[in-house]
Amino acid sequence: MFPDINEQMDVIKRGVEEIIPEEELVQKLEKSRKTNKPLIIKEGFDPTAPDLHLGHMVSIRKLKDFQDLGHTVVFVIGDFTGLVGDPSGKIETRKMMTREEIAKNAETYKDQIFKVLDPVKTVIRFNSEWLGKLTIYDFMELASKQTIARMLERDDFKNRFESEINISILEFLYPLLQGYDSVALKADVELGGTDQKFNLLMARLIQRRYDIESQVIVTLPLLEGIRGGEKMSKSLDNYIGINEAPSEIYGKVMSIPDTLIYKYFLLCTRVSQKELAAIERQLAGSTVNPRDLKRRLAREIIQEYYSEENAREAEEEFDNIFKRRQEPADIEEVTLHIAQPVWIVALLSQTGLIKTNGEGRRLVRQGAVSLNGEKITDENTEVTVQNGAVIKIGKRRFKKIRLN
RNA sequence: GGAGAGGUACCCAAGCGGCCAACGGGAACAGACUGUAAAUCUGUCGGCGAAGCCUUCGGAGGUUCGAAUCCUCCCCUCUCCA
Repeated sequence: MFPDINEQMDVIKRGVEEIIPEEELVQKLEKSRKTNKPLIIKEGFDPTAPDLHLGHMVSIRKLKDFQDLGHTVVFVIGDFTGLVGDPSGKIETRKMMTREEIAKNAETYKDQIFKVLDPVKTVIRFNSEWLGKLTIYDFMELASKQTIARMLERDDFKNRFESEINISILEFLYPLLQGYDSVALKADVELGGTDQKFNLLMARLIQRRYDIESQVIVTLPLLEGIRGGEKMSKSLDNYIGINEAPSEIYGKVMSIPDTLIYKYFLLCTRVSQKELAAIERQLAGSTVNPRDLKRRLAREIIQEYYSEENAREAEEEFDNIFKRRQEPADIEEVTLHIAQPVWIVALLSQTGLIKTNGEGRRLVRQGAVSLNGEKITDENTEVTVQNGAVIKIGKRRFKKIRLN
């Protein structure tokens, strides 16, 4: 029923950071194979960020690996924590979410994760199911299972403590609650980013305190955002959302620094180990133009969430705009009613391409603006536009003007 | 409750009476170049049809010809003590 252990381990280990402890995972796999019972693979998500990006998908794709091996994937939506509201923001306390909001976010989650996971086989659970039932007494019992000293071992608590950023009591309790999720589900394996390592280990410990077989921790590398450096996140606006248009994904992938090419192949695509090795060689030996590897990377990633055809189209559009410097196929139109001739900066402002006139003047001065392919460099230019005129800022911001 | 250190633009961070629309770095945007929205270099980076003027340095008052800078009160964060 289940594949051979070594075979399973090969699949599982691809692209993971750590497996703690590895022998225990092997034992669990052996037991599962012998008894023909799937392992319970858990990962939890906050219901607060409904737009998933490639960074989230790294672990979701790993869940898929487990699923394909025949194990049971349990996707936990942390609606309980969402109801309470996470106070980790410095000044603004994140507002509490209503049940409706959470339910809505949960739906959008499903749409997105099912682009990767099998909707029939995936179990979705909300942690309010069990956390909501805990009494104060239960909760105190849970709290008694861990010490403050132990909590302060956690790196980011320690760092925040040292760099004088406050930590709320609630945040301290989070790992316990998360740990309780694993107790409730009797999870065999929990996945998460390396930043979750502490929480995952805490859960392992708490299971033991509740006399439940402890889970194995599988951590996955954090994916850097498209500028490199920091991890991909919505707040840094360096992410590639999986619901974004293929052409958008293509462009963003093409913009990642060369140094991230391998990592993106490893964590965001299905290319085989053999191919990965080849890619690594090519990058090291500079036998191949990194651009071409990125082109392939972009296509591979789009194929994960769309189709091969979409990938081809996106590539073509990209080539049109950047290699041949042509206009994209679909330019957003704006309908204006303006008195002609019109001051160029006012025109830009009308199209919504700029926020302030100062910005417009600057762009014109810098030679970034063109109307129907004709560059305008004098910020005081008055222009006459005809219906269907195309105004362009920089290389990639276009608007088509409809007069009325 | 007491004692200290802080709160500056999207983020980090200088400035501590006029030369401050505020050094520097990051991000962003643009230009050049190219191999792409990579890398590198250059420029811009509060608002105003641009002349000068207007609004900014946690909040509210005050001192002064003049305040991000000095004083008072308040709010918030951090550290140590009780």
